[in-house]
Amino acid sequence: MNGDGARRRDVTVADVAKAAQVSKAQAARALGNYGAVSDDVRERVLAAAEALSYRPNELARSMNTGKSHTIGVVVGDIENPHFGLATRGITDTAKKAGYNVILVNTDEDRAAEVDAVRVLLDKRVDGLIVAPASSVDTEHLQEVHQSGRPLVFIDRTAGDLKVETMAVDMARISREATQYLLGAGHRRIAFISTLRTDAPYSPGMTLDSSQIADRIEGMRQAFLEAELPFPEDLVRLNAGDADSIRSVTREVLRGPDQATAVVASDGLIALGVVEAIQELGLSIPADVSFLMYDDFAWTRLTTPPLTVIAQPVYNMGVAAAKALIRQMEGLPPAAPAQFTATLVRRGSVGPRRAEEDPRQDELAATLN
Amino acid sequence: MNGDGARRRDVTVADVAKAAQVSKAQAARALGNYGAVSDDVRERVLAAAEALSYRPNELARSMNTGKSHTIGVVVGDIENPHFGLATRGITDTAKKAGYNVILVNTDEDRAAEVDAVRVLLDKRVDGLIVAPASSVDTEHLQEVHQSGRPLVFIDRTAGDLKVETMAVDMARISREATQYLLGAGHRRIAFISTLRTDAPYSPGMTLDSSQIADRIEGMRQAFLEAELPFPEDLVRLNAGDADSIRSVTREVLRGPDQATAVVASDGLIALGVVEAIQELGLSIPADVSFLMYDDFAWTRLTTPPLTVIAQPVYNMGVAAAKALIRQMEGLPPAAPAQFTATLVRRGSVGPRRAEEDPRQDELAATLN
DNA sequence: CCTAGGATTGAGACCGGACTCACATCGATG
DNA sequence: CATCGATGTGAGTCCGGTCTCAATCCTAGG
Repeated sequence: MNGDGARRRDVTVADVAKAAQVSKAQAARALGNYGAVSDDVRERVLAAAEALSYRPNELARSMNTGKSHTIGVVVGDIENPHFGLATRGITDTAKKAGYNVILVNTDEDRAAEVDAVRVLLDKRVDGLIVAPASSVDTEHLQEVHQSGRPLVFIDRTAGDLKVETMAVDMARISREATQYLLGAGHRRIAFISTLRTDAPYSPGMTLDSSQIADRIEGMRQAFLEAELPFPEDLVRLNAGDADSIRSVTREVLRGPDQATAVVASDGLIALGVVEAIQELGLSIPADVSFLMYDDFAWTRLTTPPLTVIAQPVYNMGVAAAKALIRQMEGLPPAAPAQFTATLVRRGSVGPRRAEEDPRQDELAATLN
Repeated sequence: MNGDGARRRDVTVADVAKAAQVSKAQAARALGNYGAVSDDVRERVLAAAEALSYRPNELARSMNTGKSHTIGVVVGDIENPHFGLATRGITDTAKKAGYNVILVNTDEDRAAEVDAVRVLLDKRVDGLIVAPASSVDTEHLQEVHQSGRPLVFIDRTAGDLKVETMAVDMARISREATQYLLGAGHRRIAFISTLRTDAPYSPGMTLDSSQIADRIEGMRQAFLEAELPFPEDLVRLNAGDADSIRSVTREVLRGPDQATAVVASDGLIALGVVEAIQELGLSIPADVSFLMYDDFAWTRLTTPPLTVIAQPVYNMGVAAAKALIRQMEGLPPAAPAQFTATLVRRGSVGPRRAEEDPRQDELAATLN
């Protein structure tokens, strides 16, 4: 009706009040649905609001209620379907409860994360869900706590902060997966990750990421329990871009003591690794066995379909949002949820390469 | 330093002013970096702010500047890597320019979209980027315009609104892809989409999505130019979940007049279609040719690698954000960008099935 | 008919900054 | 030494709501 494009100023309660011939306070009450308002006044006010197409200014409202009904989400990279799914779980749950989500990407960069948290706090979000880039440097996360706003971690833990965390027991599933590979006869198992570190991997080093640390620890445990030496030289970090993934893959698959199985730490790595394997003319699982984290739909389409570690990412997102909302509304925390990853055995893990295993040699001979 | 967890009230300029022994106005000037402030005062104020660990309340700031430095993004589903990438382009660009992003998912539901836009407007975002779920019902988008806030469309157009739009020329690329398939001898080409409609596809019907409408139009054009009949019966919409994708795929690939090539409208559809094809015991491209929209990395890993239509999604996100920021800052619009999708020929499109093409029969005979 | 107590109502403070305006201050100019 | 423009500075208003508080209205009980 009144689409006068020129005027920029919004319609306010005062305008509505004037139009309805009542005081600002009464109009506010009728619109905000609080306090005592007579039917007559309510009707007049609502009619006026309708006529003027009044819309409340949530900013102003937030200012004196102290609640913005907004939650901040800080993740490494939404482009990664892993986070895409988690974010979806969060936004779905938040929306249902009447909250909005401000999303910030950090590219796994700590400085960006610090900045993101600060900005979100300044915007007065009611709470934060963070996938901490580092489990070591956490002062900025303590700030959140000090600001009195609730915080929940997703996907990873961080330091010694007492914060509800929605994550998978990585050590457990990594141990299970490694046992599976060991059971298939593999002894030289490579682990490739994007995690950025200052130096190449060495046994005692402190890793920034609790996730990766746990995965490596799980592998070590499995080897230990099997009384086999853990091939530390095959743990490869810093595989950031396509090129380095490719060259790392080549390295571990070459030479006399090459890996016979490769574990890819995430979907992105997986793409590079599989491509590199194909380029080397090797086939999965005959020449090299392959296993990756995250059960993306496309892993069923490759030949062979890929064996993966499935994580309940969407549910973790839902749980994170629920836990946060619970905290924001002052409710007691629910029983800590336990998320279990599962090993989905498809076709990319096979017995160790024939030429290195006498029994396999016999088998191969029989088949020929 | 002063981590007194109990007190909830934030530190304000007034507090800083008192601590620095200056007036509120001076403190505000020093902190906000505007107006004239003596060095002495500035130092005292900044020191006090530091000591009290003062943080500005962006909500309050937004209230009287009228700018929230926040942009709203409304997409169908971030879980879909297509939007994941676009969103990444938007957030990257927004962050660089000092803007934050509030993200809302609509699940391609119009009601949800209407609601999302309203909420975002109420939160006083400075501008909106929307991937409109419907190109027909657009009153809520006109509201945006009336509210005086800039709006940019991404991925799709909507109605007759004069809004900058960052999208690919779908009709063109669809025509090109269809010509490619026709050139390979295919005449029965199926097109499968998730688009929800009230009735099955029929030639003259109005489609809610400009994108799908354009794709079908492109196919029709290609057939027309080749003077061949466009197989309208093979245009299948409403393939929402995994089951319906599977059954639709079976339908079009069965019977005497079955399709010899299938075009999947997005990555999700593609997954279901390829699986269904594999289940039917057919092979790509020998029995059925396959082509899909969106060039996801995994399409290179399947056997054969898939022929796809690549869209510059990330760049569209970047451009949308740039255009919006330009508008928000009152700059004149840049030259309208043109985004071109490209047909990436990999291995999933082959000549029409032998038993239906005499020439292919000969060829097959020769090879055997 | 009078009055206590609940329902209504309006004035105005307040949230936390930004910004206007009137009033100093001060070195430099004439 | 008076004058002028350029800072510096503090009081107070405003943004658009929420909310307190005192005043006014009404109606039922005495």
